[in-house]
Amino acid sequence: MSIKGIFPIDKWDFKSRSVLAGLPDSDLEMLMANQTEKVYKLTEVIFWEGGYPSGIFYIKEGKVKKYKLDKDGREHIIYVANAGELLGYHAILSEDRYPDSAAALEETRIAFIPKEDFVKTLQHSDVLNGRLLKNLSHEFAVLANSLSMFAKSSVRERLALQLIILREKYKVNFQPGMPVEINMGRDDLASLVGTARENVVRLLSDLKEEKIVETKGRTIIVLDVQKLIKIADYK
Amino acid sequence: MSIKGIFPIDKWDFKSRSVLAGLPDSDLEMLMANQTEKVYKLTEVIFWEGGYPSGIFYIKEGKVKKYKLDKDGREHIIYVANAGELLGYHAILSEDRYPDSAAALEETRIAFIPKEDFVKTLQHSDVLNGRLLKNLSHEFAVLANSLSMFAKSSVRERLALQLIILREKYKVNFQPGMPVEINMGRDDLASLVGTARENVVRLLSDLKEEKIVETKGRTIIVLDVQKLIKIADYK
DNA sequence: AAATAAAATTGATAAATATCACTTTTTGGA
DNA sequence: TCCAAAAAGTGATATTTATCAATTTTATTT
Repeated sequence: MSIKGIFPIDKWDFKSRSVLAGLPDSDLEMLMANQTEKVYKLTEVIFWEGGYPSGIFYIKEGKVKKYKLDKDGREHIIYVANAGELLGYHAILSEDRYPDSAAALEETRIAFIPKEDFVKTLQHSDVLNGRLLKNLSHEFAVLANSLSMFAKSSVRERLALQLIILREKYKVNFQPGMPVEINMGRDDLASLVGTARENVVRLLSDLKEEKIVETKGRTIIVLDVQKLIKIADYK
Repeated sequence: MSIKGIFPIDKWDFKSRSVLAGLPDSDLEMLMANQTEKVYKLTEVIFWEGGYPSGIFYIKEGKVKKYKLDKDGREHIIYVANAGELLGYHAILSEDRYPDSAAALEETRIAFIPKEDFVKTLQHSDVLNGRLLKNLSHEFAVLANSLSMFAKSSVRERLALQLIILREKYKVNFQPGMPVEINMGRDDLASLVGTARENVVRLLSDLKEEKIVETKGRTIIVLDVQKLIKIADYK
């Protein structure tokens, strides 16, 4: 099975991932009528697990981590969302509370859209309905991949996969030719991979010796994606 | 955090989980117009990961495992679907191939609904749209729970959680007062928990000593759900 | 630019889980 | 009902991962 089987990066590229891209102007106007914008600082929380949703969030610029806290208060990052993505709509659709928390991974500009406007637009727009169905199914498939990765793969394999994915996500900030700098703290990376910081650090230093990655302070630069793909893919 | 936080069993009971329950008759008629029924034998495959979807499947009776195969050909069970649930629609919504395989866990009666009828009904029915959005969001939340369970919990904790969930799923077959028999092979249970058969067997025999479960041949009977909840919930 | 705090890194060790080799029990046909 | 064949169970051991206790490096503030 190729990496494309494990994570269908090619099927749904990061720019077109926006649920809102290509939505008719009239729908967008209805949706965005009462949006308010806010800039979240690094680590600032956007919403809390268990809270009642009062609207949805559209990331205009920046990155957001979605995470859950375990009983010891340690966080597990489920997903890193990029600019263009919509947050917090699951809870409204499932008529439930937020299943996870969200916090800014860097300075992030976000539009808040009141629940009423979202629901109204949803009732009005077949296109938005279709987009959400497609997006949700895709998100589900990605999550299912993560799950079987957790069930079947070693920490090294999971780290390799996350580095591939993060590299794609951090790419958008940089010029072609420039190396992609993954600017993420070791704690967050460990939480994403599902292990302790010390293990991530050790495995990263292995990858450094193998000339697969390079670190500059806290940023990580991937030198050889192909080798990462091999690590993530094969035993 | 209570078990309700970990797995919102109470919010969406197993009978009402059907996407189709309460759908207007006209929608149901359109959807079911060309259904064909088939009985799948134990272990018989319903669809394969990577295949192109030609329709969706409605479980009338029985149970189905959804799983992925790893590179060594070992399967990892992602989800156990019960009677009343709809299968294989993610792939149609995301306009992609099946992200996982499905096979019968017991003798299972399933209605096949051609893709065209599903798509047509979807375009026609706001109710079905809403149901699918709600169901997908809910499935997503459940999967996210599994994911953080994998990331943060021990095999014993995961086993306890799966036994709680399986007990609910196998309940529907039995009369009140009768003990719920979880009739599942150790290999499948191990695959669901994300470990090897030997480990599940060992942990089950621990649970037997603790008088929390009882086994009769291959079936497992839960004697003390409260203790399972404690195990799944706290470190 | 020095001082301080925070984050990253390393090493040693403990704990959990996986794997292998094997025995016993269960199950489903002859 | 007996007889394979399959599944379940057990024990010993290897491997992986987590945890603890430090030190070093990087980032931030004055």
